[in-house]
Amino acid sequence: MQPRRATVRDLRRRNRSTLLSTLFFEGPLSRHELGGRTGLSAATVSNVVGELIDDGLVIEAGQVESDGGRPRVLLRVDPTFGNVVGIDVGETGVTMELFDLSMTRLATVDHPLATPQPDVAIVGEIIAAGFGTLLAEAGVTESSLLGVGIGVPGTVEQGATVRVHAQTIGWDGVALADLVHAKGITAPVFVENGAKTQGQAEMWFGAGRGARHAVIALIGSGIGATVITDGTTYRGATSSAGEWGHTTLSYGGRLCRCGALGCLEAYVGAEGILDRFRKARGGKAVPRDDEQSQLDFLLDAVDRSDIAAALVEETVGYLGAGIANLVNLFNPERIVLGGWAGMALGSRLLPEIRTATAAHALRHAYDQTSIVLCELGPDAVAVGAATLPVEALLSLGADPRIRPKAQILQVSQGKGHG
Amino acid sequence: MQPRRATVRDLRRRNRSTLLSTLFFEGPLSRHELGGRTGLSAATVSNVVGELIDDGLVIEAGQVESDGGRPRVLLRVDPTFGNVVGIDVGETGVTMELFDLSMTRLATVDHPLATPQPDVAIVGEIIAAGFGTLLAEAGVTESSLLGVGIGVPGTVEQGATVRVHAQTIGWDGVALADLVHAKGITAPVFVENGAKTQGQAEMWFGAGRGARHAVIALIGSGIGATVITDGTTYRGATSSAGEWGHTTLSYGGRLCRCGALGCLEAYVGAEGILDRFRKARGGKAVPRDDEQSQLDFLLDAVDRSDIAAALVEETVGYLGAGIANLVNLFNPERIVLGGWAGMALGSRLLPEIRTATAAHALRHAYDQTSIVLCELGPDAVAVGAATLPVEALLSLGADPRIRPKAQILQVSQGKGHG
DNA sequence: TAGCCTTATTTAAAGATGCGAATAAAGTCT
DNA sequence: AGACTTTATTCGCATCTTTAAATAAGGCTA
Repeated sequence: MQPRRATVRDLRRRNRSTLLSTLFFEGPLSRHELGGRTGLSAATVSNVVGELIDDGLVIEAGQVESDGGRPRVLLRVDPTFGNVVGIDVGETGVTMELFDLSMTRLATVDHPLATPQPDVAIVGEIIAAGFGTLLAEAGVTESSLLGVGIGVPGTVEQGATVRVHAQTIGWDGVALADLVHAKGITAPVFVENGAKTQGQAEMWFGAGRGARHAVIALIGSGIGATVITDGTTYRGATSSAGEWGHTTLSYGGRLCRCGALGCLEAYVGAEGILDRFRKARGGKAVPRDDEQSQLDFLLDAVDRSDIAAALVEETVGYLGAGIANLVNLFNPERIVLGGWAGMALGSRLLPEIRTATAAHALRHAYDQTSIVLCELGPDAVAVGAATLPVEALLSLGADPRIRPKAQILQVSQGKGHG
Repeated sequence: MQPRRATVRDLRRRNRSTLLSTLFFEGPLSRHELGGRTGLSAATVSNVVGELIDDGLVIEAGQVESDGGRPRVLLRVDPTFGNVVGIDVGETGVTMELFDLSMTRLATVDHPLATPQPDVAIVGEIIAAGFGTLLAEAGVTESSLLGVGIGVPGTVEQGATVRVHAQTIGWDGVALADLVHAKGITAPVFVENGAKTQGQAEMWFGAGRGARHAVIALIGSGIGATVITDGTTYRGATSSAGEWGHTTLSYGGRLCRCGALGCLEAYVGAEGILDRFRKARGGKAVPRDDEQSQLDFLLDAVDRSDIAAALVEETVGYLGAGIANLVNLFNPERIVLGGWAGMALGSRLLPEIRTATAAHALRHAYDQTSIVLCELGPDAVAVGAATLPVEALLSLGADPRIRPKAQILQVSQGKGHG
């Protein structure tokens, strides 16, 4: 049980965090503007910012020309204060990216995976080797690393030791963070579900910006979702919340790969769509090699094939109902449609998807929700992962005395957090 | 945009709130124990408690015998500090209850509604008259009222003026709080969806106690749900979250009264169950007069009628899938089954419901969730409503300088809140 | 029953923090 | 150059929690 009391030090920590976060997301800003946005007095802003500058977190960044008064000095988070690494452990490969504190990408390493179910040890090796390449490529030292975030294709059990359960790649209870530490990486490691890191990327830098209540719906071969409540990722009791794909949409319907019947994923996941398309074609295989091209083929065929048109229409109906469920349950102000299949569907059929959603959602909630396309694409998993250590830094106000070891810390993105 | 800064005054307010809440939920406690539970130093506890006593919120309540030291003085919230009223505006009648600050019921007034769609003005009259009766019966003055909570059968739009949208009783955009104020009630009025107030009652005093992540599933003629995330009721962007009943469970299925097809409510709401039963009986009406007796008839008939048995089994299946959706999306630690129909089903079929849920939920999330029966019953709507002003009081630490006017304030029930 | 021991609570002093007012700084304008 | 304007910093103050020391209030022992 964490302490519920608050001391004067907590005050300062919180205000530090508020100022630093504001600068990070809305900077560069002058001290004056900072005061206006946060509600802090000029005196305190000056005082705290001075501390942040002394700690090397913030630097002055030019002036704004004045029209008859002392010019404002702009402040920004110092990008060179430290670096973060984001890792996307996917089903087909491992992508590692290194960013500075302004989230500018400094280096990238890509390592395809041969086997569909790679041994954990192998992934560990790949990651360890990747670090060397990344650091060399970017020309920075390991000691500059503020933290490492890893997105994995499965649920992450937060606890004393963080464990990964990822059916698709055959991991069950893997302590990935410990493994990485064992490879000699001393920076704090954060592990999180890939859909959630991608969702967070969309919230920080994409179509989710500014929303306090949102759902990022990710449709690829399978289906995932990130639920943002009050500015922070909702994780539930054991961080496996948001399993939208395995929500029953058609009771007693198609068999899903999770073993249940009638899951949304079985209808709207790319695999499910293509399987249904195949059946509709009388069992004839869909042209093209990979799922992505096959889905494009289907969508292109709508104009000339009744079968394709009917199938796509049906798919949009299912998707609309699935989205409507999110609207009814979460009452978000925004729904962001992402994932490669989601982008393919959404870029051509967004109006139809909206209509289908409206048909299944309660009027009041639907009217409050805007349904938009994502802005970042599937390779945002790594950026989103890199976001995790930054989030921890911001939420602690980068207190130099505290080394973030805990997995999950919360910082809300903008607008006052209780 | 609320301020994100914090001052020393906020500190005190928060610690006051922490101590008062702890005392409310876990009292009576000694100053010493309070220190232990909250993490506050003995000095601060003493100091703040002194203030609370001066303000009349807390009283000393006997001693605990010692075994060789100064005995501990027990402290508790003073039940006579003030009273709260909870009102259940239902489809069939208005129930009003008056409680003291220890939530002991002091008086009750019941007023059945003749018309199914009562005019707002009439309900206003009923409520105004009820206040008089309530106060007289309990022998307290109006000035002792700390606040009034009202649970209504519809969604509540929180905003500058709070508006009620309740299809079932034909209300659209009713400013109920203003109406009550116009009747001369000066105490703060809180309006909230009845399912949410009932859920809150269950969290404070029933089967939800101690859970930080829970869903209270309410099955009556229709279906509602209260979602508790991190100790507080989840409301979403415009407080219409938790519309579980109108979640699509069987795509393209039965027509629901909301106009959509295949809603959970159309299958598992009592009306839906009985309608399906009627159809299964070849259109023959179900014996008994009211829904409640008819549902009992159905459940009793399971042993002797294959039709009834099949129908109930099917219903349990649908319900399980519906609950599984909650498990997958919210990953709660507990699901509380309530509502009169939910109690009827749950008290006889809980194991079957659990099995059906397991068949549709992801293993990991299901294993973390316990599914239990509610403890309070449908008449908890009024208690839950009365809980709203108390919640506001606790969350503000009952700062004597602040009169709670705002509708919604948050206090988490136990265990440290961020 | 007086004195000692133990535990609970209160008091005193110290260290932190944010705020408002006053002051300094850095320009523009005339 | 001097007046004026806007931004940033400094200073004294009120508030707050904490630690340490003092006090209160019993039981226990001889």
